[in-house]
Amino acid sequence: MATIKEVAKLAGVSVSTVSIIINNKADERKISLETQNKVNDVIMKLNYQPSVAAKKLRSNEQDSYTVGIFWASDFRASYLNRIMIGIQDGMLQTKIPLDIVICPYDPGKLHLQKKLYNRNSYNAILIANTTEKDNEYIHKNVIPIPTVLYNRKSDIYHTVGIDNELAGRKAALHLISSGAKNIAMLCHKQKILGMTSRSKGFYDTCIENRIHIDEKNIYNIGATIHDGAEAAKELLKNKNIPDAIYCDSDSISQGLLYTFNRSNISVPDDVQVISIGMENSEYNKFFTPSITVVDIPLEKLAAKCMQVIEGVANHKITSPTHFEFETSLIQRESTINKI
Amino acid sequence: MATIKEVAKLAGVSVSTVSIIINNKADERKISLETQNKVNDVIMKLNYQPSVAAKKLRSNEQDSYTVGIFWASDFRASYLNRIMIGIQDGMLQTKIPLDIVICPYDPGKLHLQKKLYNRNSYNAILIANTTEKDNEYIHKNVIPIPTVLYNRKSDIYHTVGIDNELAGRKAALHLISSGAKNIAMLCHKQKILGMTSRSKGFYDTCIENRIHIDEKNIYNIGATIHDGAEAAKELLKNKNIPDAIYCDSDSISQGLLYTFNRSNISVPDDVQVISIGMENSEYNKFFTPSITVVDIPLEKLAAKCMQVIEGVANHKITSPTHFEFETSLIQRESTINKI
DNA sequence: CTGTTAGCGCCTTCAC
DNA sequence: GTGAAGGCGCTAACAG
Repeated sequence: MATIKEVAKLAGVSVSTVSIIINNKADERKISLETQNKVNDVIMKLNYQPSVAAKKLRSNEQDSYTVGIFWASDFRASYLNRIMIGIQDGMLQTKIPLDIVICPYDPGKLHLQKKLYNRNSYNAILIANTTEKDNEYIHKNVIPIPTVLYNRKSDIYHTVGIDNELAGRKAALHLISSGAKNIAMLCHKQKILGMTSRSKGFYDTCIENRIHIDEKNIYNIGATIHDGAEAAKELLKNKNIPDAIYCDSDSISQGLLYTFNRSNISVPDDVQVISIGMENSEYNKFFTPSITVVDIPLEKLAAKCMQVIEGVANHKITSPTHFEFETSLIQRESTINKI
Repeated sequence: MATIKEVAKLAGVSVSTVSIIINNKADERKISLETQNKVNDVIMKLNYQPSVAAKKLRSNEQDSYTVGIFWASDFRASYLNRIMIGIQDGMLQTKIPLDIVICPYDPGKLHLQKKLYNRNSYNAILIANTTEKDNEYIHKNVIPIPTVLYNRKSDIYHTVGIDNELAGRKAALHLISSGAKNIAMLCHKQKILGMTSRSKGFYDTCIENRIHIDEKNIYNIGATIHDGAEAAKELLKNKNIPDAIYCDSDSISQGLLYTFNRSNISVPDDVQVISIGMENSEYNKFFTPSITVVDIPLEKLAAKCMQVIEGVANHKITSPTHFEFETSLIQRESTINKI
């Protein structure tokens, strides 16, 4: 990237003249039009961009605390609202001025993000939605900047999350108490850490309660609404309608209902549906029928992440801290309350 | 904010010693434990934070182009996914390394964002979802950094948007062609520029086609699902069920359907429902019934914004440019196709 | 009208 | 083991 010096040299003027022109003070400082044009031409030619870093340094403005948010750029993007809302809440409670830099990354390819390892870019880092592979990588190659992991376990980084396995358990217990015997699971085919723990919790709880889940009743599918709708068609085609279905994420359950609603399958009378609630719970509440979920308080998690980051900034938090939030079962129309 | 110099002074050592310790090279450089502790104590006490700007400047790493995204932090947060997805697409096509800094602001209070006017923070700015007041402000007080407005009109800034009035017109024409005579409008009570243009387009088109919309059939409400559901209750209570309803945003229509579904009002047989589609269109598609929308291609808009910003960065775009995308009517179950 | 210079905070090299 | 000095890109004060 060209610097102001190079521009000055090529234009045959001094750096200060260039600086004046760049900052629209040419008229004020009565720089001749000729000089202005000359300089502007060189700026174009060299594709000069002022360095924000240098400007910041030069200005005496308080340096803000810069937080990089590494967020997996696949389907889970739809959770970004809830996360951002939480981050914002967290920010408001913070006295330090924060710059939030969004860094999308391909799931499974976190290792390509070099800025995690160079100390020049961020004061602190928040990483969301790592895959197993990503998680392994950052534990082998330790990030030298204070880092908070979102809904993951770690010995070396701060973490903020929920008890994923327990969330799965809660879903299972609800279905079992409402009389389900023949249960299917719609899980995500990608190995996302939180999700596999939840499925495990669900599965184990069923087994413990002598509800057998046949392997052919465990579907590994994508996580969009569309995938959910297609999965339902598959179920219908196989004439294999269980009496209850667990969905690893709410988009799946929403798609499921779409297909069921149009195939005269009645929920919850023919099939009960329960889901993990990641989306804004409003959607699940206003669906027809409304969907029973184990709700994950994403906003609270995100807000807590920001608080942890603030604690780190203040040097109030030094060694890795771990917060776990409670999930809550919200019973709605898609399951039967037998109690 | 304390600097490395102050730390050094208070600890009674030189700046380089402090620098070494900060960067975890104390062992390598054999700094005595005593000195380390002394320095670390001072760091704690002063709450020292290294300046990212200074680090960036010192490192020879390429300075990235910093874009500030000013995004209104109210309900429209839920569009952030779609926008971010578009931004990401736009970024991928860009060769310049981009830092995307998220700057939430309170709608109507854009003037509090001082960083818009200090040239030290961003190379370019994207502003989304201004209110009328915000828009006035930034046109009276011109931002001295290349700025793109999202879905707004301007003579002095770049803009990327849709023809909002035409979008409203399209919705009206569809309802009229499907035989609607008695139409209600559910509009947003806040004066959001894009929304009022759309409502105007809708209203004018109805009038032109001799469909009178009574004032009492125009509801100004909030824009959440919940607000939509409540509005529907209001309609029912007033025994004033029109034969078609226009919703200014899709959350409203989703809430509407929730209430109708539970009150034995059949859509589209009793009432047709059409909406402007801002949310991920998946939701509208998978609702019961699925919702007819005039779809706004948010992702495309956002991607184009990033392209404009790139053009500005390259000096390929100099004077204000304006892009307008087409909206498209997507007919679904909530309206009747009479053609 | 334009050029010279000092210094923002930090890190690296070199010297002691 | 530690300190002094230079320079990253930029702007403002001052000098001509």
